[in-house]
Amino acid sequence: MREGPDIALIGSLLGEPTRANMLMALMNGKALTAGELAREAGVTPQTASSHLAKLEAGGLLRPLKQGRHRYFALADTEVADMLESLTGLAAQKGHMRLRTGPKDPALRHARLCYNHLAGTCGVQMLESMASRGFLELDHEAVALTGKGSLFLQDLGLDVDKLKSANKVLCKTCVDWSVRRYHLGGALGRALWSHIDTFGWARRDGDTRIVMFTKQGQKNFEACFPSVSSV
Amino acid sequence: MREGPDIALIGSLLGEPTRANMLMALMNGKALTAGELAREAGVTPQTASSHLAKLEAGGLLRPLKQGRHRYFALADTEVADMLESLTGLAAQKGHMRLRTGPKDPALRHARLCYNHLAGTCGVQMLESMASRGFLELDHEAVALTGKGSLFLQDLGLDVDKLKSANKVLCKTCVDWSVRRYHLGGALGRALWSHIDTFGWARRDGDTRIVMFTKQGQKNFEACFPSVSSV
DNA sequence: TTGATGTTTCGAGCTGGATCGAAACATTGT
DNA sequence: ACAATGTTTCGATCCAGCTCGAAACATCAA
Repeated sequence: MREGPDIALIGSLLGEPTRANMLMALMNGKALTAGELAREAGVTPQTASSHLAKLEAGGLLRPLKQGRHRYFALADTEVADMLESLTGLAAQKGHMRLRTGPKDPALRHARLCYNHLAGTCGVQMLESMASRGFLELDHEAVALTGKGSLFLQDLGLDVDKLKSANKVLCKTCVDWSVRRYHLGGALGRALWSHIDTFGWARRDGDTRIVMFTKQGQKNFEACFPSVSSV
Repeated sequence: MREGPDIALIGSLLGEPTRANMLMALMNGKALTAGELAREAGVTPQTASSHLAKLEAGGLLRPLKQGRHRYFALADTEVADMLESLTGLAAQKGHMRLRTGPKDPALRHARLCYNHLAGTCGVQMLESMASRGFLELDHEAVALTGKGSLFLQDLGLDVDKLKSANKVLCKTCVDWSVRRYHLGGALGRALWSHIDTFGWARRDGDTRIVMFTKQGQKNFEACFPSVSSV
């Protein structure tokens, strides 16, 4: 009651639906302007401004002034991780915003978790690599094997560079839609970047939803074949 | 804005200082009665009752009726993990409840993180084991080595049983006091249980603070020698 | 049964904070 | 210079929800 960090402050920031909506809108990794966030959350620009100021003061957002716009992004990956883990807990406890809407299936299929792939596709990617011995998976611990390094190099990724950067390479991330794990960390980022730059898929507007092209889905399946089809 | 789990609900539960205090009080792993929680949070029993009902409805608490008392505990380890990770983020962002009070040093030295050891001692335990090759540590991934299994068996732990239970064996947990990791998971639990049953340390009243006995601290140092002293 | 203790329900009061209109401020383009 | 657009500040309104007193309910110990 008297010592330690104050979680209530961050909690109250997350507890306001308008602010929660803004934060979730930023989970696709793109920075948005104050106005866009206002529209996203369904409030007037004035109201949004006050909320954004609070989120910034609380250290959850990083503002970026650009001309007459002010862009906001999540402050760092820690914040994104916290949001995703809270999302997971909320899903586990059955706290849903609405009954599964029309967009829900698409969201379950493939979406961005800040900067890496989540949803059924994300889970499939992790499990496919694990089943072929490219990743060593033990509950929620995951590591890249030598065989995996070769596989990624064939794909055209600069594995050495990924390893040398002192960020976490592999990391599991609880997927709230499926109740399993997908791949985060530097490798998760790199793989999404691969999918993006090769045009296998693209973001659906400004949402977190990821839409695969017909050919892209084919390529993805060839690269990360579904385990269950074994 | 329209789809996905609702983090605002959980956020609002955490955002109320009274409720946050109650949750933090439960982080020592013990179940507390409604009255104790009321005192802990500094509100009347009526107020506490209403908060506890909300926390229970939100799935964060698990009630346990016993005679005319009602005990409350955190619902599951997921909740505890979420709280500790939020605590970490709050610490990182510099959100402290008060300026470092008198109990703070003790809390930094050794405390319970739900059911395993945290604080300087917890960090030391992890790093000591890692430096001697008992644990393989890669950023935030951690795994028990064969050598480590032997070490634990010498200590008297039933490693096979720990492994066979399908809970996560090893897991890093960000320590907010020191900015490093300590050991969670089934092994973290087992090690605290060891320290507890052998009387090396005991909880300070109902707080999360862990007080080592003089002899206990000695035994601990012998078992998990500080890495920096190498 | 009676009294003591722990917990919850009900009702009423109060306040922090979300909201928006109006207006000021900032930046860009013409 | 002026107008157009994006953002913030100020002020006023309004409401969800925190709070506690009073009283009911539950359990235990005589």
